[in-house]
Amino acid sequence: MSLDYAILGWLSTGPGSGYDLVRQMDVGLSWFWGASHAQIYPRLKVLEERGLITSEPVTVGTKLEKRVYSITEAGRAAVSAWASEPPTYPPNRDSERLRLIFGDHGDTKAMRRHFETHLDRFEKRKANLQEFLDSVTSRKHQRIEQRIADAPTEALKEIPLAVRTMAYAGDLRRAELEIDWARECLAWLDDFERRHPEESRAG
Amino acid sequence: MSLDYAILGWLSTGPGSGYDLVRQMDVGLSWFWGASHAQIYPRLKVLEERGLITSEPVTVGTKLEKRVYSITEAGRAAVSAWASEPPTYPPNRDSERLRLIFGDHGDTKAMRRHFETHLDRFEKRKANLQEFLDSVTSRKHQRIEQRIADAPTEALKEIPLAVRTMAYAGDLRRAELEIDWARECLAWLDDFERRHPEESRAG
DNA sequence: CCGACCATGTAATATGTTACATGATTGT
DNA sequence: ACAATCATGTAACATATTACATGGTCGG
Repeated sequence: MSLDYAILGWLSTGPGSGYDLVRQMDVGLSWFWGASHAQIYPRLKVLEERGLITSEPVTVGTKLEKRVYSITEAGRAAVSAWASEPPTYPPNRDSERLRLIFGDHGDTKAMRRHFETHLDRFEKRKANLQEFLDSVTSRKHQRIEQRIADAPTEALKEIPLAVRTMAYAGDLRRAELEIDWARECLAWLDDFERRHPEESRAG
Repeated sequence: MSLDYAILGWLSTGPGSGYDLVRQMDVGLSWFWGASHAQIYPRLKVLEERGLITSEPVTVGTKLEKRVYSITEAGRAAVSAWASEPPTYPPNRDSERLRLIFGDHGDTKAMRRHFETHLDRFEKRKANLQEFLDSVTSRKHQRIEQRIADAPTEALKEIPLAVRTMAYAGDLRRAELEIDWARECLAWLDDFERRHPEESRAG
């Protein structure tokens, strides 16, 4: 289950609460694995039962209790084993592409919204990825620095930075590609509506 | 539920059996929405109960019965309504990117396999998409020609071809990008192993 | 006659979403 | 005091995977 390894992987870079993890799944981590709190909290309990993580309660203010989780040696071993497994790919699922191709009956307003949403989504994503990548390359990302510090040899200290640069830069280029794609589609649609003004209100 | 619309959308281009749909989910359709027979057969029954599709039994040979499904007017209306809804995006989930960034402890063999599998996967995908795109642009794809024939006006006949060209060409470019990415990552890894031959057997 | 493929199903399990539910803290 | 955010949970439901299960057809 990838959610388990998203949690364990993140905890392998330092301790954190369930809520920290929830926020992480919204921002950084969610670029590769998103999950809601309804999934995360129960899963943390399972991982703790299995001895892959431990937790201790921390009191905030006078009453509010939060649990701060840390990865165990067994947890580190589990991440390491999972990371060395052969890649597996889930079936392709892209509901918006599906909507685009089966929405071919001529609702140009819906098509325009489709492309504009796509554009907006990937422009935001590009900005987020760029900002994150900058924080990584300028060595300001605390958790990644921790991973580097944990590496046992000089050579292995290259890896944490390199894999993240590759992964995030790859997704950044993908975001740029999606932006270009959406702009070209919008240009086609502009041209279509110019050539066929009578269809512009079709649904 | 996108699976419902993958089924309905496909049936909107012509009748077909559950098994046809299963194969379709493996090849063409699966580029945007994959599903297994265990999901498809039960779902067809639900869609039929709801009056969105109908079926008639066809006997193959002397005994083998298959059910051939057709979309109803209610089904067409449902697809049309769904296609005009605002886009929704699920959380990002990319288990292989996750494996790459949390596999940063230095198993270069696993990293190499990761990149090679990625390369292989997207080279196959590129070839499939190219072949499909060619069949579409050379007007040899029967179901798409059916969609074009069904369009009520000359202007609207452009849409089925256009949206598919956009969707498949977009994914083709993405496949090319992933291929470039994997090659660059492999080049980095080659360089790393050249610089640090002692780490090449690490795990 | 045998293997590859056609054809359809169910059951158990795993994973993920949405809604419901509660209460504390912090800054204004 | 009030709002935003911190912090954690459960229940019901929806969706998807894996394994189990059966039998027919067609070509060599």
